[in-house]
Amino acid sequence: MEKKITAMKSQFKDHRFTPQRRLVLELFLENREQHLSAEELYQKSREKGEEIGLATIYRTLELLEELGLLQKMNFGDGRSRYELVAMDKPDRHQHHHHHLICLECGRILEVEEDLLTRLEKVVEEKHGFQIVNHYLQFFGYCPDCRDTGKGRKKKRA
Amino acid sequence: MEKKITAMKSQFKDHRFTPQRRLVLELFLENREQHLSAEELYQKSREKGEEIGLATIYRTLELLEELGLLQKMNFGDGRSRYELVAMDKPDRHQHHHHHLICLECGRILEVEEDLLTRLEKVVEEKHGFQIVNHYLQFFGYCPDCRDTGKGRKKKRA
DNA sequence: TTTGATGCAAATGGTTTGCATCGGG
DNA sequence: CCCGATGCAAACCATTTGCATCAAA
Repeated sequence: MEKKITAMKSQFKDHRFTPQRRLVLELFLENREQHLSAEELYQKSREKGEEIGLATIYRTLELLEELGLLQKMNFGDGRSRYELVAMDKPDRHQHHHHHLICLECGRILEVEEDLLTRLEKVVEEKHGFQIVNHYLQFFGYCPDCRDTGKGRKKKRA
Repeated sequence: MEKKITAMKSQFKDHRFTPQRRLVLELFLENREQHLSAEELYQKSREKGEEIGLATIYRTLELLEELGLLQKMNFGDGRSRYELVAMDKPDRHQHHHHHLICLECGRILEVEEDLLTRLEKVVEEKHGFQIVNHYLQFFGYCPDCRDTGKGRKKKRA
């Protein structure tokens, strides 16, 4: 992990690499699979016994997104969530992974497929729109829920 | 328009078809191309000289979404926006149209392409996830902006 | 007439900001 | 040392909610 932190630190250019900013990065590295919200980062940091103010977390998230280290997401639960932008996978475009959002249990799965490059090409040619990034969510029922209580309102973990 | 209103009214089942609810529907029909927010609906209604409270607008939007007449969207500008779900185009799945969001001028264009059915199939087979709907946004530069001030911060109309 | 719908104002909750203080480079 | 970063509390702002009143069916 230390290695990744160092790699990310190098992105900081003229911004200071403070313990708080480092802490936020660590939390993301330790919770790769999750999509953390500001509040959750705040909780997790105090669980770790670390000091950081909520306002600082918000400011840090904004910065990290600006630096391209984080991507902001919205899953419709009233708060912004973030995830680490994969720095590994050198070449491969990094914006290509999508979310499967279960309407029953609220779980969020990830897909790596990328049949979207083709669609992007069509859109670029047909509409003259230069695509920089995309954001794709699928709503439906995950393997665990598709058989049981199909339908009904979600619970939102 | 009267015809469409009537068609929509029939969706109301045991919910009352009040003048306020009718008003909101009218506003959407009169602004097909836009993605209206609660506040914008409020503005437009007073411009029309109609009476409706903001709280009522929020409650109406919630209901209309529940009835499947509206779809809630999030374009990252801090407020929810809605658009009419196409009731025409009988058969054709209705969730298949996507947004091109210009990072320069904030304009939102729509695409009708639907090469996503194929991707959906892959996802369903590979992940056992039953897809009900999807939501796709492309970020980039629209024809007007792609040549001029490429890059820089957005202005958000 | 009945019960759901409305409107107002107050409450909520995520996010932002002003400002004095702190500390990374 | 200096200026950007932090923390706290207050401010913001979209959305929600309690409650008395109103009106659609």
